[in-house]
Amino acid sequence: MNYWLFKNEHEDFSIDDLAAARGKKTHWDGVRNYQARNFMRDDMRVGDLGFFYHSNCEVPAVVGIIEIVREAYPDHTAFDANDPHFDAKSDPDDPRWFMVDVKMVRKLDRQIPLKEIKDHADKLEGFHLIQRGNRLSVMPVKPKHWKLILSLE
DNA sequence: GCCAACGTTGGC
DNA sequence: GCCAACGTTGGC
Repeated sequence: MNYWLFKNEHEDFSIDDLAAARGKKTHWDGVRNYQARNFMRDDMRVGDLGFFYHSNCEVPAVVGIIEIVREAYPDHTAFDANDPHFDAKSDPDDPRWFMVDVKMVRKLDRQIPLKEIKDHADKLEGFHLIQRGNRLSVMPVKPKHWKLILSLE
């Protein structure tokens, strides 16, 4: 089983929005970065777990745990000219962008701020989130890194 | 295929 | 709101 981290802007779709969603599920649409897409399309399996992370907000933090419940399928928002993530170059017959479905496992008892995670940088070598200039919105998390971060809860 | 210009991300 | 870092675009 693999572990992941999913970033989202708090204002756009927060952990509470997921908690309020029907079935506490959502499709993770709008990823328009090839590296992130490849992780979703090629490596995510049903049952994998992911951190839900709030970015670009007052306290960037890991706030919850989610589970992959459907493996990659075409991101239909790329075909919708009215969608902010519309991409004219994604052909429905040969889709460029993919998404997965995730469901809430649980909200963390306490959010784990990026700042605290960075305090353990010496034990988080290779963790994309704390690398300089990192902009990946979907990234893998090593099991030992997953464990360490959860131990901070 | 290079690379400057541009738009976006995201921490601070 | 600033700005460094990055990915993408497009002219050549």
